[in-house]
Amino acid sequence: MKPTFEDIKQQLKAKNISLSYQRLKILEYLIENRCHPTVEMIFAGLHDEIPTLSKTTIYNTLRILEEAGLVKEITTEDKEARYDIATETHGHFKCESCGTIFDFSVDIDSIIPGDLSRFVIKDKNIYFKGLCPRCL
Amino acid sequence: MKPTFEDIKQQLKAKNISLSYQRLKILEYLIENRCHPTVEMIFAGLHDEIPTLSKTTIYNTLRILEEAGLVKEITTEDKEARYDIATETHGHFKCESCGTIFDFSVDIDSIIPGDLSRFVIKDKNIYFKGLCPRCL
DNA sequence: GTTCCTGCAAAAGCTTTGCAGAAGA
DNA sequence: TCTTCTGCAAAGCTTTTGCAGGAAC
Repeated sequence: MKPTFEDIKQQLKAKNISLSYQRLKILEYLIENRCHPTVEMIFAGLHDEIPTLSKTTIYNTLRILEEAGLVKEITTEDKEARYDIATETHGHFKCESCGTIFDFSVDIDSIIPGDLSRFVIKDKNIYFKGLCPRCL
Repeated sequence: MKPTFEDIKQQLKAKNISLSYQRLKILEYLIENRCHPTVEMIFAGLHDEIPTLSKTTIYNTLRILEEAGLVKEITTEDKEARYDIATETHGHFKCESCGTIFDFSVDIDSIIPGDLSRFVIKDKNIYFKGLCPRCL
């Protein structure tokens, strides 16, 4: 159920977020590069096509998209933020050797927290670490 | 099954990590303040007792303790690292309103990743966000 | 005496902010 | 015209590194 570019444009319009050239390109990059890119990667990846694009705009855009619920920041122990197009909740696995982040499916409802009955849960993150098959 | 100060001293000796005054105080702070403190909080908390303590030493000590497996860095979307005495795996819940991080128990083995059969999993993190009872 | 530890200062790296100019409605 | 968006430059924060002095064995 991966969202298409058109799906997302519709959602942005519905939320009254203007669809500037830069924003659309950043979204396009996120859709085509499902490797949980950093700001730096987005910047480098779009630099040939939009030489004037600034990191400030990338930060601004990612913040807006995150507030709109279209993009999610991945939580790892890295200090550099990584972003994901928001889809169904899935787990992330980071290989300690090569650094690649893999997605894995997980039945989120099978996780039964012991004592959060009086809490309102808005977001669930599953993050595993270890070694990937290639590095083994 | 919370480790005591003595437990940890034994483990450090076993791993040939020297028990300097600063390191022991940092450990003591972590044991007595199970609020997942930041480096800043440790620094402020120990400053009265050890006015000369530097953040460099705190960073060094936390790195050594983490490598020894005695301390774990919590993964949140914050850019500031938070630390925990390593115990059994448990989940962390951050309240979006007051910022407090709560522990919750979770049966880690009930989480069945879909397609990681060829991966070696070394560490599992569960991180929820939402609102705590007090802020509701 | 040799090794390891501490801590000041500086550097590095990611992110945010201020602001002026450009683009869009 | 008025609002919003972009992007350069500077600032802000956390973390790391270099290095000299000190402690421990």
